[in-house]
Amino acid sequence: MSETYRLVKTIRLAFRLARLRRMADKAAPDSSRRSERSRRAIFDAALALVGEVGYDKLTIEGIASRAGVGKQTIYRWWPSKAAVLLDAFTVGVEDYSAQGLPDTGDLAADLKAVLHATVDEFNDPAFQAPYRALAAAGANDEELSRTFVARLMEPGTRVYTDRLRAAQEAGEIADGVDLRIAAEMMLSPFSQRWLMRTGELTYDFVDTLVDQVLRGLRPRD
Amino acid sequence: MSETYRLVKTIRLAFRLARLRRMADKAAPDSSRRSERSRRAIFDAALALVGEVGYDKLTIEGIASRAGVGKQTIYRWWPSKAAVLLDAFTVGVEDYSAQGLPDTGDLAADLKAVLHATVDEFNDPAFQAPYRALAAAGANDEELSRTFVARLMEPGTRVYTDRLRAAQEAGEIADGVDLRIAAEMMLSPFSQRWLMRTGELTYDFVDTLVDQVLRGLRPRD
DNA sequence: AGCGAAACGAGACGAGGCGTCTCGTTCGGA
DNA sequence: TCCGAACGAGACGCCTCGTCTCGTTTCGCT
Repeated sequence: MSETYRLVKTIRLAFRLARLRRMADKAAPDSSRRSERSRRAIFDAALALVGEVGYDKLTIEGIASRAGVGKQTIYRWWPSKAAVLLDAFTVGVEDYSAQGLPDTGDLAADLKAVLHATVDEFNDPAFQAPYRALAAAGANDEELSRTFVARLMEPGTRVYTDRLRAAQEAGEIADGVDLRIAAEMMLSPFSQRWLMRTGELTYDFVDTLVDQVLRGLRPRD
Repeated sequence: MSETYRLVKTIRLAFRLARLRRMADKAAPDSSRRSERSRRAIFDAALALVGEVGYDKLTIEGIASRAGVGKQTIYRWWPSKAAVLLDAFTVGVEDYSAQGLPDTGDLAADLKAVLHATVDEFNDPAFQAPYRALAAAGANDEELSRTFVARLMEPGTRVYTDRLRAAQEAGEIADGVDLRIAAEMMLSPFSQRWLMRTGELTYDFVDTLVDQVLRGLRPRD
């Protein structure tokens, strides 16, 4: 019995060492040989499943089997289900922030127009499940949240600060206003309401919000 | 074999029915016989463990063993680890929102004073882990988030709207301003920065935020 | 004070997902 | 053309889940 125990212990140790060695090698699979077909199938499966069963019951096994893919293919390329979902979601959104906000010269109207579209987007069930899941996972996982913010939220905020800067240069916004904070005054109440369900996301809400924020930004005469 | 299978199936069915019946009965354990000692031990264990291992690795088994309590005692009274944590956390915070915001007549100073204290609180590691965990769990669990918001966030927001209303009645804030949205303009950028780690929580930040929000609320001459 | 029922601590149990490890098979780059 | 790496499939041991079953303790009622 003691003999067996020692053997088991030795084997375990060997495994642990092998694992450390592998982490040092950093695996490094050859991405030029990667199957694009599997990659897409995994994204589709992940997005579909998170909508159907929710994030907590989303499993790597489930994604693999739905995608018709071996589990190892997922483990080879992603460290966690959150990472899979982040990539899957990013693919579907990546071209979004390319063009920036419209600039018709009417700041309030431009902001309202874009935020109306965003209201619709955030009220779309297909969009909600993965985005909520990622935001939640990010709250507990600092590493993930850094990527999440850098890849999805930061670009979104930037188009607003850019538009506000244009308005400031046109004299519609007072000098000395902190544009980053101004953007947060508009966007954070929006995200907060949605994420924590503290209120409805309606056109009326964003209209009042935009007006009330801009009221404080205009130059005093 | 077919015989055995049928037997197993019958047993399973019986279990399922029993479960449904129990759910219909809604369990309804007798709360007058509940052990206060176990309840406190579970709260202490849950808060300690979530700080040590994080929410994802927090397990009911872990809480039970740390608290010196049977697993069933937890499952009897709470539906999930999130619910345990919510109760545990609420006990530690419940007297907080009783007294309302100070009213020295200087609105900006009052708001900054309270928000400085809140900055310190949200930068405290002992506070972070359970609060983050609950916010994240709430994002995916609508039922939980309703309780979370009603029990912790809504009372917190209300003290701000109350103080703003007093200021409005004193003529420091223009009529027609939506005070709920005004409060969100101050609080949401704060929570958002903290939860999603989109920025630092500093005294400077909240000072600028308060000034920039109040700037828009004052009556026009 | 004594009884009975219900909650309790402890832990066994089957289910199912984890992450790792084979297998052959397929497919892309030299 | 051929070598090797990535692939689909799935077996494996491990772990935690939520339920169920023991005796034991504790509380409310009589």
